[in-house]
Amino acid sequence: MSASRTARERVRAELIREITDVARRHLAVDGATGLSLRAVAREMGMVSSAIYRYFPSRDDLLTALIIDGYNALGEAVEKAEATRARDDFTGRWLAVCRAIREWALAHPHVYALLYGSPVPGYRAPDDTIAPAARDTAVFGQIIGDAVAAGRLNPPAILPEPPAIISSDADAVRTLIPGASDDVISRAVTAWTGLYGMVSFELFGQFNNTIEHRAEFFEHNMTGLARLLGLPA
Amino acid sequence: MSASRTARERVRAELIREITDVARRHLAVDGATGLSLRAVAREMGMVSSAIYRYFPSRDDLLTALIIDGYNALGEAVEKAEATRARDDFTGRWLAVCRAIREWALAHPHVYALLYGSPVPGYRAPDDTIAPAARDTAVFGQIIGDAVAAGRLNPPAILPEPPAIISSDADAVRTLIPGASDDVISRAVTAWTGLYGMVSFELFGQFNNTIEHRAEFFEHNMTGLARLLGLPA
DNA sequence: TGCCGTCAAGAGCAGTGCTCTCGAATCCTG
DNA sequence: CAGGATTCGAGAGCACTGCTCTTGACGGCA
Repeated sequence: MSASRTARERVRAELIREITDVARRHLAVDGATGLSLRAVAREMGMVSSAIYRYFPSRDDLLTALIIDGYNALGEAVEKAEATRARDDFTGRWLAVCRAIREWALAHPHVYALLYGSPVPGYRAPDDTIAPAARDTAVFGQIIGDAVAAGRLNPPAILPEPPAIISSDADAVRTLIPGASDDVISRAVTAWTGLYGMVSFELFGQFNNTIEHRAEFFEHNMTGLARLLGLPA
Repeated sequence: MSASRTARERVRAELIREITDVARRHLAVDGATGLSLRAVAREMGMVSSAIYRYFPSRDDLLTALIIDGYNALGEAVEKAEATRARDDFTGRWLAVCRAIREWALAHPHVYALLYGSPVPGYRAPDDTIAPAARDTAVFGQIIGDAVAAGRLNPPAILPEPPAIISSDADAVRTLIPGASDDVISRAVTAWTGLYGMVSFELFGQFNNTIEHRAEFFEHNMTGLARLLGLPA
């Protein structure tokens, strides 16, 4: 019953795909606020009202693009990470970092949609949760593997995390099995530091100050790896 | 010649102030994309075209709000930092961190305007550069003071920064006199980590995972202080 | 063949940023 | 103090937006 779909259903699926394709191109050029249903319809030779047969509102189209974006980023991260030897934990971490930064630089408007200011009035539906966690899952896997292999040795320069965060740490621990609260806390530091640096670069906070962004990023991420306790 | 301003000039300045006040309230409620010149004019009992006598475009009004926002954040940071003893470098750093986080939580839409996705098509004019650096200046002062006092002892867990970043480090060094490239690099890590964490919390990346945000933040910032080499 | 659901098209509503024109109010100068 | 220049608010209008509703045609199914 999936191969013998009616012609109408097939053309409908095809149109939905084409609309998101056109919308993605518009998003890449004009950004989220410049994404117009009417412009998309115009480019497709449709009348604007026809779009609403496929996406009930502009927000639904945005949601589709957000899910696509998370999946594209997640896939880029997974692919980059897969090229490294399983026991090269630091290499896997750096591959993830570079993949995220490079994907963000290549798709700035989509990145802004995922990690920038939330669109006012827009409430991300639950469909976005799973795709949004793909990159984090890869990261958690790396740290978890390093813990399991006994290769994670965080330098003893930090105070113990307070007990109150242990319930949150439990939530994160589903991604990083076997990690102590201290390791979880460092992982959050590294993860927010990674995205903090990418966002600063992309959103213009480094303008007129830091020009060798790739080198700064590389060194910064290496430092976070050390703080995490990944092998040098 | 500034006291004896003509009546027209005074009412003009007053109107500009009132427009930005109303706009700030609208921004706080509806966010940047929901900020409408017509709505502001309506609330003020003006006709929409009259607004254009005072702000040539919507972007110019946004610029005014951005400058105000940077100044408000900078002032909050300066005040919080000033309450700490000059030789309590870690306390000063933590005061800055808390001030930024609390201000961001209190003014989420303004924070999004300053540190979130740039508004597409909007190019920040040079007027914003100086106010944007107020918080960074406070941070640089703290680190610079600690260096001068010989109280900055970064733990030797990081590799040396590559020579290529030294020109960028020079630019940052104007804010942190006497700091080595290594210290500069750690300062960038701490600064991006701070804003990365605030943005993650504010933009929803911690949803469904980390609930004790204040405690996580506190511990995280303490950790960054240690990485920087601030005294325990 | 006839029916029903799906579809594109068009008109229309309320809202937006922005421009232009037109009198009126205000300021500056002779 | 009078007149010309400048500035101002008001209104109409343009091109655009998201979204709704109705209408008529087309396709799939019994």
